Parts: sequence; structure tokens; C-alpha cells
Amino acid sequence: MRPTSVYEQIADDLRTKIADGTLQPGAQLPTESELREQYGVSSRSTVRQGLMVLVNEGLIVPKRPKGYFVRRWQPMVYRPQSEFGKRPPEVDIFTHLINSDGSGRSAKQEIEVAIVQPPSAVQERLRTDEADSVALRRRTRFLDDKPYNLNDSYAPLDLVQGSEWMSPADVARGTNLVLAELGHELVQALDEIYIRMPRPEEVRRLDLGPGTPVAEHIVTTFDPDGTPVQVTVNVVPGDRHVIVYERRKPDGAEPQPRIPWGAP
Amino acid sequence: MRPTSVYEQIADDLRTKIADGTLQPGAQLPTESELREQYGVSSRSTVRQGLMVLVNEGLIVPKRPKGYFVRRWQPMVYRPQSEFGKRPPEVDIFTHLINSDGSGRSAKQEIEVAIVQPPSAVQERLRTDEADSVALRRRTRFLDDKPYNLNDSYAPLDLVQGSEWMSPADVARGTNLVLAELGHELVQALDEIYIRMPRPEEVRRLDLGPGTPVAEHIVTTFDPDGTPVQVTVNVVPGDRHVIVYERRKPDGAEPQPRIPWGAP
DNA sequence: AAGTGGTCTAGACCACGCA
DNA sequence: GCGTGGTCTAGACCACTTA
Repeated sequence: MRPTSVYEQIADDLRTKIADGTLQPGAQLPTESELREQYGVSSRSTVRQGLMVLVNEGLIVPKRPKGYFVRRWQPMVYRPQSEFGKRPPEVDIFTHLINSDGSGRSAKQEIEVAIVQPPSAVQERLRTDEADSVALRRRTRFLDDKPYNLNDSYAPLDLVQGSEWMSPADVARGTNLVLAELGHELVQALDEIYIRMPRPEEVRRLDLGPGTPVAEHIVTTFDPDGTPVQVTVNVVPGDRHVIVYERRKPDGAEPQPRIPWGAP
Repeated sequence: MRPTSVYEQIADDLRTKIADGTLQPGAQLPTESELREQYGVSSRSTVRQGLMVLVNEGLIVPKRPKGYFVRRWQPMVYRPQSEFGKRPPEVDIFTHLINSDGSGRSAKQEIEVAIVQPPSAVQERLRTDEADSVALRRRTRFLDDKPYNLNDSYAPLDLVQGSEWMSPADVARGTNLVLAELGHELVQALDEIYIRMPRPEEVRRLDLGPGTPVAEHIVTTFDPDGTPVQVTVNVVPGDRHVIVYERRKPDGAEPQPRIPWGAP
């Protein structure tokens, strides 16, 4: 018998109801006043404290002035490997990936290009000097006009300057092909995935709800010489993505499965 | 000039100091009373509300009765691909991976074995019937006696019953090899990575601090016939892991890079 | 206009862990 | 014991959105 606090009780009860389906995604929770009565709590703060637990777990979201609602969760597939896959060269890779899944969704991206001092994480991976500026191609991707992910690519300035890589417009055949034409085919990649809570700027740019963690997916790509050519930092919201990889044993069969199931 | 609330100001100021290094990892923050004075706030709750923002972002952690401290973050490399890599058959794969990195850390795991009704996510991936029970091999992995990750493997009951797969002890040559000996070599895998906040049970089992998101890494492995043989659900805390994949273009060179850098 | 949640006040008592 | 944060009370006024 360990006496757990009142606000934890409230949080636990509601969490259970969400987990077992008593409260379905999209359903409205009792209001703060109703919960105060139900649990015989005399102060609003205590009830609020319980609700905040669930808000920070990403399970519910307050919609003023209606009340609290169970959050919906609809992750889309995010495939780092598609970069190296076969694709028609006519369209941008992001647009292609979306349009080819038959869902009829609208995909677009905002592109900015700049010359910047890279963050130290990028500088280390690109193996540039501390003082060196690098080229930045920053993309914010939208699906049905909702932000989908952030995609910042960095490349050595002398390598891409003047090329189409630095054009602030969709590059139909893909920027990787541009790099190949410049003599640096991308043949190898190292993916790192960090799991963390978003920074305020990411919350703003991605319009993230509270309690939504993100994956920071850093791709370092190499040319045949083993020289890092490009570092891409992707920020992908947890509530809208499943990251998917297919693997096979060396000399194994071709991969075949598409994902025929939903979220866990 | 948009007037932002007081608690947000407090959170923003402290967050900035953490980001720019004014407050280093491990450093102590001002106490609630001190912050109340600094910001001319007359109520404790307001200060606490600001601090809670950072707690839920995983940036700080309260240590009663000392105060709040900036959190440390030391992710270790987590490599899903090592499963298919070469390794000496004498030791368990987890132990091997740890011991082979020259860090001299202690690795151990607690193993439980059971026969259970699988969660629906597992049932769908294993393509078993709703009524079917399956075998569960549940491992909790520790590094230097601190929980590292959770690893629940499921397999069809008729396939593994009576085999070493269901032994609640380390299997030196690896359970994948056991499955191969049973006629189901694992040659192909599908990795799915979901990013979310942990469930209370995971917080308990992994001893997670507040504001620590997790990755749920689900591996479905297939035999040469394309039959799913095993589904493994890994829960890996974001504050202790970087997930790493190496990729190369089909017919490209062998991967070579080890990670020579720290977290972003 | 009404009702919701968002912010803040001004206290109270308690639990914990260190000195 | 002392100071820290953890919990809870009993209010107040405000901001927002929809009916």
C-alpha cells in the first residue's frame, strides 16, 4: 500500500482509459471542473497537474475552450534507404516518394539556401576546418500543407558553389545526382538517429504538439574515395513518422516486404 | 513585442544558458527561492511552472534536497545491423558487442521466458492467429548495472518449443543461430522505429528520468521463404542511445567508417 | 455571453536526504 | 535539524473560441 498522490491517480486512471480504448483517439476528456468533482479534489491545480502529466506524455491535448482531447497518432513511413533506391529521374525525390504511394496527397517543400558557419556536429562529420563556411540547403517539407519534417543539407562550399545544388528551387533530378555530376557520386552513407525532445524552434517550424519527441536523423554521405561530401540533418516528429529500414544477410535474397500493418 | 508569460521567460532564459554552455551539464541551477527573487515573482508555483518546462524537455532534473541540475547526456552506439554481422560464436551477441568495444564495461542481462498472448502489433507481424499463444523471450539489458534497453523477442510456439530459444539463460552462440539450426535461418529483416514518450512500466524498468523519450525498435526477421520467424521489440531510451546504420549503394564499396565524434 | 483552459497569487504541510 | 523540492488549497483575473 503505497499512497500515491492524487494527481498521479488522476493521470493513471485516465491513462488506463486511453490505453484500453475506453477513451478513443479524438474523444473528449472530462473538463477540469468535472474531474475536480469526480476525484473530490478541492483545488483546480491538483487536477491540472494530473492532466499535465498526460499532456507531457503526448497522450492528450488541450483545445481551448472546448476541453482536453485524446490525441490521434498517424505515423507515415519514412525511409532513409530510398535515397539509394531506384527512382525515375524526372521528379524530386520527396515529391516522387509521396506521389508514388497512391495516396493522392499534396507534397511541397520550402527551400532556402545560404552560406553559413556549420554547427560543430556538422563540421566534425564534414571534416571541414573550424573557420570554414559551408553551403546550406534548408528544406521544410509539407504534406497536405502540414509540416512533415526538416531537412538541412550541408556541403563544402568549394564543391557546390555555383551549381544547381545551391538553387533555391526543386531540383528535379535530385541534388544527389548534381553532386555526382560534380564528380562526387554518393556511394556510402552513415545514418545516426538521436531521440530527444524538440527545441523551441523545431516546435515552431514543425508545429509540434506538447509531449512530441523527435528523431534527429543525421546522414553523412561519402564518395567512392571515402570523403564526406554531404551531411544532412533531418528532424522528424515522432507523431508523424515511422522510420523503416530493410536489411538482408549478405548474399541473401532481395528484400520484398511492404508494410502491411499499422502502428503498435 | 508580444508579452510572453513569466514562467516562459524563466524557462527560455535557463534554456538559453544551458544551450550556450553558461550552465554546463551537471551544473546546479538556482533554487526555486533564488529564481523567485531574480524574476521578482511572488509565488513559488510560477517559478516551478517554468522549471517543469525544462524538466519535461529532459534538460534538467531535480535532486531533492539539493536542487535542480543540468542533465548529462551520453548516448552509446546501438547498431541494429550487427545482428547480421560477423561475430565470434562463443559469446552472446550483446555481451560480445560490449566487450569488443574496449571500454571495459560490464554487460549483463536478465532473461525471462514465457508463453503469452502476443500484443496485436506482434501478432500482425508474426502472422499468427488471434487465439494463438507465442513464445516470449524477454531480456532486460544492463551496462555497468544500469538498465540499458528492453528486448522482447516473440516466436511461434511450435517453432521454438523445447529448444534452447526458450532457455532462460544466455545462449552463447546466439538465439538466431538456434533458429537457423531449427531450419529457419534469418536472412532478411524489417526494422521499424517509432519515437514516443515511454509508458509508466518502461519508465520503471529502464529507470528513465522525466522528459526522456524512447525509440521502439521493432525487428521482424524472415527466413529464406519469406516467412516471419521472429519479432523483436526493443525499447531504447533516447538519453542513452544513438541508433546507427551504415548503408552503401548497391555494388558500392564496403562500409568502413566507425563513428569518430560525439552527440550533436 | 458563456465556459473553457492559461496564468498567477499566497499561503500550507509534508518528504526526503544530507550534515 | 535544515533546506530542498513535492503536493495541495482557495482563490483571482485573463484569453480564447464558439454558440
